[in-house]
Amino acid sequence: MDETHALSAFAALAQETRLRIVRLLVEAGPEGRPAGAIGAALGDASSSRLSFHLSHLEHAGLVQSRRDGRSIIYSAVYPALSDLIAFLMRDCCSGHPEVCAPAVAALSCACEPNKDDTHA
Amino acid sequence: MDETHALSAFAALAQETRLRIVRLLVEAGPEGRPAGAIGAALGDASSSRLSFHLSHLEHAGLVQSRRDGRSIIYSAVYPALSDLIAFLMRDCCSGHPEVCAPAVAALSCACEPNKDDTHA
DNA sequence: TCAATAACTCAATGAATATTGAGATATTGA
DNA sequence: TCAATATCTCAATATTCATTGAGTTATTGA
Repeated sequence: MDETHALSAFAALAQETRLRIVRLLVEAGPEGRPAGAIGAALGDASSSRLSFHLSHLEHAGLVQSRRDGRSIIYSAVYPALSDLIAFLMRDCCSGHPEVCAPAVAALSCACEPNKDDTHA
Repeated sequence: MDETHALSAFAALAQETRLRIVRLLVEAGPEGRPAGAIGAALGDASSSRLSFHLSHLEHAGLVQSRRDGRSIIYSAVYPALSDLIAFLMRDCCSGHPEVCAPAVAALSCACEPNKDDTHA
C-alpha cells in the first residue's frame, strides 16, 4: 500500500456512516450483506446517501460488490484492511517498535472471536 | 479508543500534508522537530498552512508540542498511534483473524529498525 | 408485458476543510 | 528597548464533501 492508497483509505474511514458500514461488513463475513440490509442496520440512511457512501468505500477498495438478483451484495475486502494496518505499522513503527508493541499485545485478545467486543 | 476518537484520527491522517508530518515526526523520535524544520522538510508549506495542519494533528491527539526558546517543537504521540492500530485490529478483526494475520506477519519485519525502510 | 422491488445516478444545496495573505504574539540577542 | 526570528491567529476565499429529492436502470414474478 502506497501513500495515495493509504490516504484514500483513511478518507474513507473518516466518516461515521462509512466507518459503521465497514465494521458491519467485517462482522458480516465474506458473504457480505445486501445494500438494503446495510441501510436497515444503520437506521438512518436514504437510498442515495447509502449508495454514495458504499461507492465511496468501493472506490477506496475497502468493500466490493456483486449482484444477486435484485440485490447488490457488499462485502469487506479483508486484504485492503490488513494492508492498511500493515501500512500504519510499517510507516509509524519503523525504527520505533514502541508504537506497535502495545497494539500487538492488544491483538492477542482482540482476535479471539467475540471476546471483549464492547468497544463500540 | 472509541469511535469518535478513531474518526478524528482517520480524518487527521486523510490529508497528504498531515500524513507526511506524522511520518516525519515518528521518524524524528521522541525529541521531535521544531515547526520550521518540519516546514523545510515538506518543502511547500506556508507558515499559516503548516500551523493549521499541526494544530489539526495536535487537536486529534496524534502530535504534541512544547516551546523551546523561539521554536515550538512537535513530536509524535506514540500511544495515540498504537491505539489507532489497535482499534483497527480489534474493530476490523473481531471474529475474523484473517484480517490481522497478514498485518502481524508484515510487522515482524517492519518493526526491526531501519530494515527494508523503502516504503516512503 | 406490467407492476413492484432494489438500488443507482444526477443536479442542486448546504456544510465542512484547506489555502492564502496580512497581521499579531512570544522570545532572543545586541 | 529594538530589531530579528519563529510561529500563531484571523478573515476571506476556494475547494471538497455530504445530503436531499427526483428520476433512472435492472430484475423478478404475475
